[in-house]
Amino acid sequence: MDYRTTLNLLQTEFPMRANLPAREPDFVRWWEENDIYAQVRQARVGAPRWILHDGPPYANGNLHLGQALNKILKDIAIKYKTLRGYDCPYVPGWDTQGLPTELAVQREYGLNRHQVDVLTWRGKCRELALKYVDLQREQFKRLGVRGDWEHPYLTLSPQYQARQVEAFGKIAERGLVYRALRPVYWCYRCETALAEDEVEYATKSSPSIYVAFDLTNAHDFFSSLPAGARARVLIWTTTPWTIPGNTGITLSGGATYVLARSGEDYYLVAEDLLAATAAAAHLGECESVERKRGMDLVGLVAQHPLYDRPSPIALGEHVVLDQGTGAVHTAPGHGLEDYEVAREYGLEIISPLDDYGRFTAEAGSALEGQVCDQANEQVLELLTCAGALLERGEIDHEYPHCWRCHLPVIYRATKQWFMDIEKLRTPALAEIARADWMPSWGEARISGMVEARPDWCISRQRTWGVPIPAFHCTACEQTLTNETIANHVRDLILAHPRGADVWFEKSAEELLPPGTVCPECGGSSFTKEGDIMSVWFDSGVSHYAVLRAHEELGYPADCYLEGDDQYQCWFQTSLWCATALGDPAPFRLVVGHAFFVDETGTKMSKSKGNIIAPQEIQDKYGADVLRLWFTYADFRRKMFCSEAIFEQVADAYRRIRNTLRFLLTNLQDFDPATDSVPVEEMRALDRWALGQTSALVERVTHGFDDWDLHLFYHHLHAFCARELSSFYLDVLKDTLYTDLPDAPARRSAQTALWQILQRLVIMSAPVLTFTAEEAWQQCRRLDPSQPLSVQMADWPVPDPTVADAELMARWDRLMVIREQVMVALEEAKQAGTVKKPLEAHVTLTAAGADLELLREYEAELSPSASPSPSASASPSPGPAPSPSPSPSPLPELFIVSQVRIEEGAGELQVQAQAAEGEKCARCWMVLPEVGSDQEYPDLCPRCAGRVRTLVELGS
RNA sequence: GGGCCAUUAGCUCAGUCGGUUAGAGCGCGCCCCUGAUAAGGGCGAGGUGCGUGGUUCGACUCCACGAUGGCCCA
Repeated sequence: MDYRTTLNLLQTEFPMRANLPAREPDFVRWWEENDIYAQVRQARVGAPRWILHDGPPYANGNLHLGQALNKILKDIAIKYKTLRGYDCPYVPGWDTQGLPTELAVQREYGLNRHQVDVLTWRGKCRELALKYVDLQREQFKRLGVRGDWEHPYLTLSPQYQARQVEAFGKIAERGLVYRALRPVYWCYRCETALAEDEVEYATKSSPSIYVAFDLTNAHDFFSSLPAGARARVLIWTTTPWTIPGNTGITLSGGATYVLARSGEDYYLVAEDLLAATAAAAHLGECESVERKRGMDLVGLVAQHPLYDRPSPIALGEHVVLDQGTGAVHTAPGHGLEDYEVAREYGLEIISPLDDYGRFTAEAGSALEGQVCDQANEQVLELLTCAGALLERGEIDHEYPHCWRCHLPVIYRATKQWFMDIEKLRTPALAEIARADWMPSWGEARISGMVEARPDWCISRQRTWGVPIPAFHCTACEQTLTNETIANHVRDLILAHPRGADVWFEKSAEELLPPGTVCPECGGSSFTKEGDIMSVWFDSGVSHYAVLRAHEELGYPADCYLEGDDQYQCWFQTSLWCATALGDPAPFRLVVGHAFFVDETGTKMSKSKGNIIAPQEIQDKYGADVLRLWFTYADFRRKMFCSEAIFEQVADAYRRIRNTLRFLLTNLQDFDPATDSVPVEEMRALDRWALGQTSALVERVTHGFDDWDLHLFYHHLHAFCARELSSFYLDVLKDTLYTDLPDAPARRSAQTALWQILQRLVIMSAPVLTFTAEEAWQQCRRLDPSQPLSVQMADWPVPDPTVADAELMARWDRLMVIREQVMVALEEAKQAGTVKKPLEAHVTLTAAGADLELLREYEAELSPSASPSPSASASPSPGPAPSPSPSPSPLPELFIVSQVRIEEGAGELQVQAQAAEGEKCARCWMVLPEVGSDQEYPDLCPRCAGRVRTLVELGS
């Protein structure tokens, strides 16, 4: 007889093979059709809110891995908080304006912005940005990210732009923006100023030149200088083209300088650098004739070698004596430190370059029209003619490059708009101290940056962006901007279907409040400002344009979560804008995550060709595996990427999935409402399992609370592999398969399995968002009273009462004994005395506490030992069902056929040998009693009894 | 060059307050099972705790210097 039909071998619709790439889109659709975002919100009405404010990714191309990580971490946090009972509105956003879009329009549409009118250009930019918003929105949804995707915030929307202009007006009204001539990073190819965070450093080869400037009043400072002798100060620079902008020479006040004779001439250089300079500039034998400290040389004046103008000596903190001559060429229009020195010493600030980097007439007819850094040769020629060039070589050094076109940038003095950081620094630092930072060193990081940050250049010479709402009086050139003007422009933007386009459509008169006159000269004729705001200002006011503007959100946000490059960018710009508006910090907690590196530990970049697209992983393994990978490592440290790691994560996924599948399978004939067993009636084994689950809940909860997301993976996976698969579920198989369906032991086990399953599924939902939903829908078939989606469930709470500490401690020892039994079984297997553990007989020789523990456990009344209620309640008049002893608890625990306990002395001894008796055809245990039942001679008594009962029930 | 951070098994991580023989899962090797089966189980081998000094009765843990790597800045 085939006894398989008498076993509880169940099946589930939860497949072993996930086939995630193909099936995940069905869940995306299902969530959308059921508007799960809204339903989840509805389920949390009235609950405390937890708001994560989305830092807007730039809508420019397919999602890359970093953006996927960022959004998924946010999704995990939001889903976790929701399950914990918070109401978490999530409004995703996009950064849609600025140079990258303009460059993309140029590239993708083959358009040149100078060949079309500004409104056409802006229209193309809008079109392209919206295209990428749609693309990325679909990609985020595909990754399982939940949010209000139908109502995202876009920086190009009239509502956003209006709030941004309003914010600018408030900040201007508070006197915190100013317009000034200042050197800024300038990319003449992109024709725009660049912010500090828009330049990247790369190695560049530059000329290395030594130039002599004749001193005009050296005799007043150096008594040793013979009358009539020529004295010169020697400078070193790597940018010859900035020589035309030279208006001074800076020394270190504390350093010692020497006047050194070389042939007939005398050279002024730092004493410590004399030898190196003499060698580099071919001065030959040098003799130091007089020493002076830098601070005693103020008043000394040099003569510009190319122009008839002075170049006075100044002092600066930035002068260091590690290279060069100790005398620093100072071109205030071409360097920030030079600019600071110029302001202090009243040096002239000139910048003889136009927007395209070409020398203007101010640089002289020999250079006019030439592109600055391509004119180095001409400058060197001029210097040679003037007898001022002592040496020219080459040097490789780190030099700033444009983040967009990756070519070297220049410093150029232009009229720019700045936020006055100096006035905001102290309050900003106070806000940083008030906020929480994760990891905690983020606070020190951003504080250091904020302390050192110069005034923030917020203007850009472009058109795809929000205009700076300012006007210039045509009569007296006075610049006019204030809250009233900004609010008037704001209203016009809000009233226009394409928002800020109105600025470019209308004249200054139409844009200004009627009757505006110049407060300086009373004039009434104005031109409008031509600059737009930096994209960093766009996103920097998102808390004002979004958090404060959406009723369902609020200020400040509970959490900002971005890549740790944002300590320098969005975290800071958001803080500056808030502080400038007089607001507290827009965040209570700031979380920073690291970036990806390849298997060798070097960062991913397009140029290295080691980029992995999130779509690749999603299409090969599924979004859930991608999401699981993001919790595989600690996101606060660099995250390694390699095929081997993906395989490992995919393996881990399968283990978790199969564990869920086993639980679901063995619950198919379980109705939680009617079959559940109260905890106090459950078997110790099952209570132990629930105790372990409770500990897991506690660990995973702590992990999420402390942002140790990787602990989710490690704890969950270890629990599935160790506590469940290799022990609990394995031990349970005999009961689950061979007991009568509603035997108390089996129902006790199923009660535990049901509770474990639910807890695992809910705890997996933030990360394994698709798989948890799939499993949840299976759970709902067993218990239809459950919420529609796992996302509406409640996070489990640890329940230590299911298993007291004493029980757990006894089990700890039992597990150690079990390990010893396994070793003995392995040895017997190797020795050939036992083929497989289930056919073994184990003898334990124990003493003291162990003996007591084993006997106590052995004596525990196993519910299987008593006839099942249905069996005993069976009215069948025939022979009473024979008692069906379960395997006593110890064989069950060790998964062997027979166990004998003997009293001994000393350490526990374990022996394994082949069990005597025949193998039961149904439960596969080897027992001497097999054959004793006349009706079923190939079964053990307990199986015979069960089969008899089943036959009676079936008839 | 400066700031912040990291470094524990092939991989990813644990390790309380400084205290026995440094743990887990995966992977790997050998074996078992075929009633979780494109599954499941057992055993085993893997560590100079980045290096060098120092503090201490005692250091993976604290300190200093250095190496390597990451982010940011110059």
